[in-house]
Amino acid sequence: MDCLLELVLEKKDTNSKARAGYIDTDHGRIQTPIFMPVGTQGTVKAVTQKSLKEEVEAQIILGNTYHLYLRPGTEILEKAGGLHKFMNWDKPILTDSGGFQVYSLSELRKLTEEGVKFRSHLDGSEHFFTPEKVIGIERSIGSDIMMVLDECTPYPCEYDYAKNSKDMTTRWAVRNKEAFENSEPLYGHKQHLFGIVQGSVYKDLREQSARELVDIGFDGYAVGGLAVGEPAEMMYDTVDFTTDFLPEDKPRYLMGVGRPENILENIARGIDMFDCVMPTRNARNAYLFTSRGYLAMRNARHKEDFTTVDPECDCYLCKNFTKAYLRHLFIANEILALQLASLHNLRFYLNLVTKAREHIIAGTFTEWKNETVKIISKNVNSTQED
RNA sequence: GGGGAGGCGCCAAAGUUGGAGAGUUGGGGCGGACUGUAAAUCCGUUGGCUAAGCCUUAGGGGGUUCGAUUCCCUCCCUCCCCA
Repeated sequence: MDCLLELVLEKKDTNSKARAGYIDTDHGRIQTPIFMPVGTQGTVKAVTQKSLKEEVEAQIILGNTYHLYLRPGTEILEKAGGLHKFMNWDKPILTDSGGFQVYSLSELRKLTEEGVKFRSHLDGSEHFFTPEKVIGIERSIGSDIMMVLDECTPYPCEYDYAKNSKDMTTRWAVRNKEAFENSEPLYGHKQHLFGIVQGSVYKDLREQSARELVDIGFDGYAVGGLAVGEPAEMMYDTVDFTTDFLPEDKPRYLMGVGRPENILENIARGIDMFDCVMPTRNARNAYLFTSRGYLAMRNARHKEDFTTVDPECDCYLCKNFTKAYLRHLFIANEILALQLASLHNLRFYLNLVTKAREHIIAGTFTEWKNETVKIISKNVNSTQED
């Protein structure tokens, strides 16, 4: 089995657990820590592939097994030659398994030991997902990094439920791994498989889960089931605790996180990879992240503000347009607003992790992180009033 | 010039056989939320005040009535048809 993926460590921070490194895939190198834009349905909403590559400088993006299976379906994906060719994206792709939909579509699914039965949110039709079936779909998609099928538990989550769920996720992980080893990539490039640590906010369950998954052996390890409503400190504690049980030479991926400050805090706790819908979804809802804090672009106070959104940002929006213009586009419900804002937020996230990486390598990470978190987590206006 | 229809909140409409009205629906405005995307979505708010209450308010003015947004008179305005 020639599928092992390694995280090559370049530098470890001395004051924190932050790491800088890289991961090589057949579609190119990923420098870590990294943020991965979410492209659920084979598109990062409102951003072209050209822009993702040349302006955001995304190194890897996400796709979603559940959504791509429903539409366009594996037959089309296979005829297209896989998702890379279908969407004309030649850099790495990671696919989530549908485990998040177990959480987010909880009213439309039924869980059993064998798998999860979904009623399609599109047409109500029934579909049964098992670890084996999900691996098959991810082969059809051709993602560079495939995620195992897991159960993302909600918060709060009773201990007994969390334990049973974690145990099932571990049993599913075994089946995922077997299905992975018993199948082959379809398009000539290597595919890798990540396990997902569960256990809600219970440390003993997180430890068990991590140890069990490491025993099974994966190309990388994700921390799942967080950022589902628990306090940020609880998320940080859980991550901090969990990463101690994960191998140093494998990538660590915190699923679904998060706000810019969440990302920096979790880099400090030993995470290498992040994804989140927040930069794109919030962009479409007129909420912009900047190096000085966040901005609600629909607010009337920007009506006559002819300054740039973020003077420290090098994106197309910030180099060419004013807050007043962007606000006008949002108020007028113009599509360009969504495009410019999405581009900006993604560029901000990529710039943020790039800076984090530079500071880790320079040995100045912790100080920079602490200062940056204070600034970027505030509303820009209240920052100015300070 | 003649005939007809109609004017309610910031806007556009609904409704009211005379009694629930600061009150319906949509839009707009203002504010908030969003974390492995059922999301260009969702939520709150949107007359005033000395604020568990009170006041003002249905084109303007007047009248009938215990009671009028509703009925009558008059003036103003908008739209449609005819000349």
